[in-house]
Amino acid sequence: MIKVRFAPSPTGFLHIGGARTALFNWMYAKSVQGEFILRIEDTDRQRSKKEYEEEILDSLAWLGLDWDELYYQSRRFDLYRGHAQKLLDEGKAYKEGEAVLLKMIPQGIKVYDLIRGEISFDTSNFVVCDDKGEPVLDKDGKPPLKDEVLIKDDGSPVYNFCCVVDDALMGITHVIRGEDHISNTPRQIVIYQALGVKPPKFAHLPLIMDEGGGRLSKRTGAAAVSDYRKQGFLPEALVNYLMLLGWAPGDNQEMISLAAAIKKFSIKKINKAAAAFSLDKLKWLNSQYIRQADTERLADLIIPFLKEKKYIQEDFDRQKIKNSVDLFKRRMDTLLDFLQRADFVFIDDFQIDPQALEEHLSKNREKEFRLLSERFSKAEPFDAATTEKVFRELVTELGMEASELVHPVRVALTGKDIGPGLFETIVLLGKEKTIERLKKAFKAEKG
RNA sequence: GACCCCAUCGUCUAGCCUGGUCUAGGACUCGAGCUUUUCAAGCUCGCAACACGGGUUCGAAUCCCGUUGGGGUCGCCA
Repeated sequence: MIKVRFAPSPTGFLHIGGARTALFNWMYAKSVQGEFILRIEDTDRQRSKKEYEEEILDSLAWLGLDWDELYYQSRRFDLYRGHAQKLLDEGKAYKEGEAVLLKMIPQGIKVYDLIRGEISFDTSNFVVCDDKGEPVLDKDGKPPLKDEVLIKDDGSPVYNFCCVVDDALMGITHVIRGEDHISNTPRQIVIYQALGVKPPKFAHLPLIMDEGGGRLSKRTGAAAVSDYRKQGFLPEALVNYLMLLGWAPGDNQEMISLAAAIKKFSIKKINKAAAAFSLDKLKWLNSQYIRQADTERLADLIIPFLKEKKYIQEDFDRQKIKNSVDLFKRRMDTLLDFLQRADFVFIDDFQIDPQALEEHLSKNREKEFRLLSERFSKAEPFDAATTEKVFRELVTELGMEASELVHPVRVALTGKDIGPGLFETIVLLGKEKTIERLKKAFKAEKG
């Protein structure tokens, strides 16, 4: 049975890079009917926070990455200490104060990485260094090898030790993690040797860089999964985007579901080079998923945003929201876009774009607007076909081009010169609101 | 600095393992056009890459070496 794990440390939110690591682990597990284990690495009691832990679990669940088992390292300290004691008893480790250290001996270590192939190290290079990274020389003028700390002075176990003990005890067969862990690998292998356990297979994923090619950080944009959620991204879009960073389903396919992806997934096909995160492409994928999403679901996702913005209260009209969503579905990159573009559906005191005002409402349209209001008030039924017919008849009577009136009316009704078809918009607003806004517009013009 | 990893359009990538079918394919972005009441969508077209230098070979994006560039690690953090 193949067993993999994702082992986040709850010292921060689930990062986009962490999410991708979790995703690849999950996809690999599913692709071979293996198990995906979640292990919270909270050995640093100072920095680990319950809120981060909850956020990580939450984000993973939101992305659809479910786990088979959940462990907390903070509850396994006795286990780690027990294994340290065993190494002590066997004479493989030694004590220094309360700390337990493993003696590092010079040796070449070869790791066969599933993504990169063979990587070799020489523990002779693992020497004691000062703050500047310069080797510290002993009396003979040689830098001594740095022994591996297993248990700290305060009795708490060190990451590399916990990691190895857990991976061994949990029967992890494949360690799939970020490239930043490559240099931990030989040290961990030394611990496996001491423990007398065969190391698992390793696969080191390339890192995700920011758009400029630098390190992905909060400064260069949202880096936490929960931020993307708040910004109106759909989980399937984020997951799809993340899997495309370093892997491709083949056949020039861009959009792919998790279910379809696990059928095509293979560790061997993962790229070696780091990938830069592109918000543009994520947005494009998101717009594609929004477009094909079920309107009911989109409405459910948008309602909290509308409430937060105070655009709707508890007694909202769900049908109206669904109608608006249908109209804007093809015009959104993120759910947040809806709030801006469809604001006029929910509020009367929407901002009028100054440029649109200047361009389309600077001429006096009082006569046209009044006539249109009168015709609209008699229009029955008040649907797109009828309102368009009424509108076009009036325009013809007045000897105008349709566009001469279309744009001013749109600006009067929505405050914008862009948006869905005018007649669909009019129907969405309803007869009463349409007429009210037309009247308000020419009154405003007078004043 | 030492050690390790990496290198195809601006970005994500296909191709590389198993050299020829690659005048290097797709996607995002950008530009043009069509369509159109605006925007978006859609459709069509376009710009744009094998980092460099040596080998190996009849032949290299594909294999080898070097250079350059980028990244990672160097904590009794994880």
